[in-house]
Amino acid sequence: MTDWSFAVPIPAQPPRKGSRSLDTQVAARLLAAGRKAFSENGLYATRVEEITQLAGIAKGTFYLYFQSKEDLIHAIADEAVQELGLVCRRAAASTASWTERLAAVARAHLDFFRAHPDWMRILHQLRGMLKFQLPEWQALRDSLERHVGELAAILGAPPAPPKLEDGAVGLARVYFGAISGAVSVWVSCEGPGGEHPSPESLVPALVAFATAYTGESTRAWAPEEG
Amino acid sequence: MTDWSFAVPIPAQPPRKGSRSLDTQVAARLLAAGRKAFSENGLYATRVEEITQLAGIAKGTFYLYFQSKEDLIHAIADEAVQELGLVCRRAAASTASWTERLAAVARAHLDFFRAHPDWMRILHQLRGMLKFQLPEWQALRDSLERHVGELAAILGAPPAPPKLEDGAVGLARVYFGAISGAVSVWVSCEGPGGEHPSPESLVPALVAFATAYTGESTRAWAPEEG
Amino acid sequence: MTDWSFAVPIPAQPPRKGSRSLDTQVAARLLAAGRKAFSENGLYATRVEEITQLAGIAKGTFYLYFQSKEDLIHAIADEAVQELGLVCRRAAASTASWTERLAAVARAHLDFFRAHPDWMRILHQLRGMLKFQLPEWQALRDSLERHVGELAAILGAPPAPPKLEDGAVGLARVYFGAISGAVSVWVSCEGPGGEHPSPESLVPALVAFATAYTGESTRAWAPEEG
Amino acid sequence: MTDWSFAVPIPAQPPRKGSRSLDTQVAARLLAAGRKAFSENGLYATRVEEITQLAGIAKGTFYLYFQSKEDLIHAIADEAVQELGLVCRRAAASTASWTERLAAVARAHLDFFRAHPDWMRILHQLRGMLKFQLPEWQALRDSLERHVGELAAILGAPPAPPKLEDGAVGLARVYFGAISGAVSVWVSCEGPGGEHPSPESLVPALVAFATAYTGESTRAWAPEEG
DNA sequence: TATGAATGAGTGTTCATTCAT
DNA sequence: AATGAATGAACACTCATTCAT
Repeated sequence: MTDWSFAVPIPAQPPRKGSRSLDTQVAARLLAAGRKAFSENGLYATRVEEITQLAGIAKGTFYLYFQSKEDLIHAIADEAVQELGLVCRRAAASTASWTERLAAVARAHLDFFRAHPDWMRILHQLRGMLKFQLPEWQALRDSLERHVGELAAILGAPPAPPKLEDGAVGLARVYFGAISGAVSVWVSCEGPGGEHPSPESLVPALVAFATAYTGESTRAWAPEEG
Repeated sequence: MTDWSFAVPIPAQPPRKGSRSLDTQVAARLLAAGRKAFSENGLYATRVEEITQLAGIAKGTFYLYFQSKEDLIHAIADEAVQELGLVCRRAAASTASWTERLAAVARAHLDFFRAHPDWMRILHQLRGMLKFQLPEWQALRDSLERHVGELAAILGAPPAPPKLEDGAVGLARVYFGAISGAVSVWVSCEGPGGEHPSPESLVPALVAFATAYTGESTRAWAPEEG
Repeated sequence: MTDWSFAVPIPAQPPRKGSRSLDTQVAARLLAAGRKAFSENGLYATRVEEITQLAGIAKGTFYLYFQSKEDLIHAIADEAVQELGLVCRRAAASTASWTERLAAVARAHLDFFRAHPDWMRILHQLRGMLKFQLPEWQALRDSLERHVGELAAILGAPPAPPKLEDGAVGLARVYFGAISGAVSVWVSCEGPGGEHPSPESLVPALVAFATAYTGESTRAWAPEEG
Repeated sequence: MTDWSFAVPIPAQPPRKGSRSLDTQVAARLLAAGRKAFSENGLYATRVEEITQLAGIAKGTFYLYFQSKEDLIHAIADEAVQELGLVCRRAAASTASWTERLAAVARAHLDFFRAHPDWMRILHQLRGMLKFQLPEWQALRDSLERHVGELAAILGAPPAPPKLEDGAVGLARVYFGAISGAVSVWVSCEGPGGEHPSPESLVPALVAFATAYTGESTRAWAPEEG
């Protein structure tokens, strides 16, 4: 039983400029309302006023807690990534072998996305937009990068295969991408002809992906499964 | 050599209202300009006028060829998906085994994304936005669905493993998602610590993913590779 | 030594509604902060919160002492005009001839503006805005009018030239305008090609202006015309 | 009869960015509407929409002709200053002596302000705001400076008194300030007790001011002092 | 009295789309 | 068909003022 928490110190978020320790309740309501609105209508289509109405506060109050609409998006993404990192670390902590850990991480993601479809939708959207060098999105990119960093720390820690070496970040990126991508069908392709894939079938497949990617023969994992 | 085209009849695109079969050259220029602009600045940040300027035509002319900005996005996505389907069918046509075909499809995607980073960026963005039930995006969802349908036809055709049965669509979705996701790091995570993953390492990993997902032991594929 | 104070009874300011004779210290701090902020950033660009921060009090407290931002502006202008009237009366008191008095008044203005550039900037701004019939500025207009009234009393008192008669107010207006205008270059036209004009050169010129305006020694100029 | 026009080449105004030679009529309507609105309600209190309504066009059209509200203010000020410079040069052209020229310039200003009270009000307001270093007003400062430069060229040209030398700019500033200031009572101090001062009385006074300021005939005043 | 969180009307500007020419 | 000027709805954000504590 390993404790990974030391490995990935939760970065002390610099306190959001706008929020000088105002009513935490209101900030939370705003965060929740933003989650709901952004995940339902998209980042762009959601209006600040919708959010404040959902939160039951006045429009101007919004700016007491967040510097801008984008700042709220950032905060929500941070929150999501923070929580996602937490469950990953927790899940990874109780694993004995590397493949077990790969599986734990994949399952943690799957469970997280299933439990928090709103966060998932927001994260997905963000991933789609991050490809643009628009400077205003840099902070968002950082959030996602931080998560990949956490993943790399988890996956690269012993007993990781020696050949992984410092390719851990590369693996983390590809793994996170594949998990997110595979899961994205849960939401974007509703409709007949395809039920949501179960974690039970997805986890082994993702583990197979990761082991194959790192060059570890899949046999290293398959036997343990049996 | 198998011809898959029958399997996925390219649906006769309902003639775009705006385009009364005008000068094809102009439409093509618009499509190209849109690809460039959308992929560089994002779907939302790109203004219709940027596109028309890039295309060297007047702003108003745009609406002679496309009903709306969204319509152009749709057309570009269609074009991309059409082309992507084509290369997949071609690649799959010359394969003998199923795993070979899985590899061919994965490689076709990878090559396509590498050759057309602009289309890739646009498709990624779309995937991120499709999760919203906003009715105006339904048409876009359809484009992507069509591609998944093609993939399902390709992957489900003999000699697919019998257990695949009509799970082909589910596999196609997850496979397409994983490929797209794994590849997304090419663009969103620039910087040190992770070079672009090579198709050489990604293709086997993706094949491993798909075989594991369908329950086929990866051994079924690994030996053939040797 | 003449006492002009009787001529211009300092009108008992109608007690500011907001100020229920609260802590005088706070009111003074607010007045000082307003002077500083308004003169540095302009009447419009200055925010109430800047002022309260400068004054070291809470935003809401402001409204315990002043009815509105405009009310503070009014109070500051009153203060300035009051003080300006005082120095003018003092300076004029010790003059023997009318031209001496003209000079004394001009010099008093010049000294005042030099000593209190913040008040000068505020007064200048106000003069620029008073030309609009917006009713909310009426009170401000009154402040300036009061000053002109004082000036008229000073300049019209013996030994003023007989021909001045009740044209004193007209002269006061024009004189005050010319002084203010001539002095305005001290602030608005920084830069090479013109150092600040010295009171030594300005005072005689202003006296010449006033005497010529009242018809005194217009001959000094008229002959040259011929 | 001297032609000053060569001395102050009208600076080719860099074409306003927003206006790519669009309908001149509309631009003129906007300029006129802005003049009216700004001069009636003040620069700040006037809303863009008021202006477009006055001009009879849609709000968005405004931005086809001007980059911003501030840009329109700038354009109006430029226009005014341009015209003011023109009348000054014309008036000065037909003068034989220096004092005659001083008188001509003063009278030109007075006539101009009387004929164009709207421009005057706007210019006055601007002068009141120029004292702030807010960078967004720099361009406005330049307009006014340009006018002072013209004035300096006119007043400094022969037969200016030799002692004037390069103090022409200093004189121009103070003279312009005094003229503007003296005239400002026309508008800010409406009401009983003071009719508008006539140019007939103001012009000689201003000339006396200028000659005294430059040291010419200060004797005319000094003796009286004794 | 003092506080500072809450309010919400108000505004400059953008931009997809239309339409007269 | 092509143009590009005109349109106006939409929206993020500000800030003077209020009010519960």
